[in-house]
Amino acid sequence: MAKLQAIRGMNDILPAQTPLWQAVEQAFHRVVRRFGYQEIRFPVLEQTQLFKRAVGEVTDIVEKEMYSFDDRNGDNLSLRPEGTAGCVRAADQHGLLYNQQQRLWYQGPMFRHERPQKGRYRQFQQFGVEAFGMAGPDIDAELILLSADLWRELDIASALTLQINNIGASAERRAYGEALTAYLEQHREQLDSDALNRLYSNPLRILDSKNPDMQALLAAAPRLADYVSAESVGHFEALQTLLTDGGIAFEVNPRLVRGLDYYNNCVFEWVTDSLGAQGTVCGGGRYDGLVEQLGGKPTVAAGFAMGAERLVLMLETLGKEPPMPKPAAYIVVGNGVSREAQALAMALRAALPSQGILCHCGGGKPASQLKRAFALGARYALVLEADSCNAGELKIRQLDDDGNELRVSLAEAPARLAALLD
RNA sequence: GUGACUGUAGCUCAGCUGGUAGAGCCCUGGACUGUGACUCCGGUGGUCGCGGGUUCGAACCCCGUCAGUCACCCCA
Repeated sequence: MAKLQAIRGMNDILPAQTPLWQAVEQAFHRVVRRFGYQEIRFPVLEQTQLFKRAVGEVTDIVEKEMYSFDDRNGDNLSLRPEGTAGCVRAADQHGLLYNQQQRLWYQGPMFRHERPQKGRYRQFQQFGVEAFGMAGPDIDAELILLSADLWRELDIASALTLQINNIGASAERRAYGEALTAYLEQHREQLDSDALNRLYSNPLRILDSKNPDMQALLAAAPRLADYVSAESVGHFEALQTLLTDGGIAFEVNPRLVRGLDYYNNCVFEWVTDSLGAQGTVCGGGRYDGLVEQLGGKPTVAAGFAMGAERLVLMLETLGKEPPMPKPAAYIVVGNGVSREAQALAMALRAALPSQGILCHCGGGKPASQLKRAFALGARYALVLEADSCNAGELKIRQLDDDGNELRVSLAEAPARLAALLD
């Protein structure tokens, strides 16, 4: 029988890596707490219709990347490909949105059936932040400042740059899309196959093509900025002022078009060149029409999501991994004293509840147990052997090259170890 | 979905134009020792991703398939 293995693009995170993941998660938790955001949790599985309506019927995500299936009732369900849709559905369903302001965050796995590559996986972890009921540019700025705060916490701020763009209201974008289509139709023979595919369905996405020929063609194309309303421009300019006041460097990238349909007005991405082809670590923007589009009362909103794998990769390539946690003590258990050893371990854990206390289980001579204690990086070995145990004593050995050790009574071992660990 | 490269012990890799596999690390037994690490001696561990084909003979050549990596596409 063939060996069982993980689904393609779905990765196991092994003990050697979990401390790094925990560091990223904890940093994120500190930052959202600092900004007063509340956690929301919602299912990984939703009606397929939710994502179709939120993300957009003609986006790559719903056209070819969703894990969809019929359940036993015949309902078509999908694993969530992103978080915003589910967040909006949950918040609206429970009445959190109407005439209210909400600052929410979430984290969890998302699923997209794409070909895996560096920084892109079929199951991936996202941190997301969504803010509802705030129309002004100050909430947009707050979201960006929040993300910048996380880069500071992770010490990766210097490796990231902020790009922003104003993509206007949806009506404006539609008008611009028609103008762009009209322009490109005149140069139809020069379009590559991707551009042809999107010419009518989603012409804006041709803008961020990596094909130099397309970019050359687009140089003379109509510009989105010319189709955006004065109100939208004013919002965008106010945001730039707020960012400058907040000490956030940014560049306006007129080709920045997000892949999900629900965005409008200002959008942003944090990008890096230290991750290969997957340069976007965090992306978001306003989505003022989405709540209504999903059946709620009109509610303005903005948010962003970031890819945890990409943050972890960045920390690795930039050498920012946290040190592996080390146990405080390893109890070396001599022959015939395993009951006493377990009792000692319990006493130590009660006295030092925040320390890691390992007790050797199973056979093995003391020498190889000590070897294991060193290998785990324990600070002290507590050696409990039959003869000393009968005398009510054990040895505490410091696990460094000096190898200092002292004999202490079983009763006072917790206090002595506590003093040593100070 | 497309392309390129890769797939030999738990890990990192050798294996010359095809003659049925090796090293280091890890693990483990012993010697030495400050009950670990260092040094020395020994040991466990592989139907060479899988399935076909060519051949007297395939880890090596051919086809297929699966998986990995990177890139395109797209996105976090």
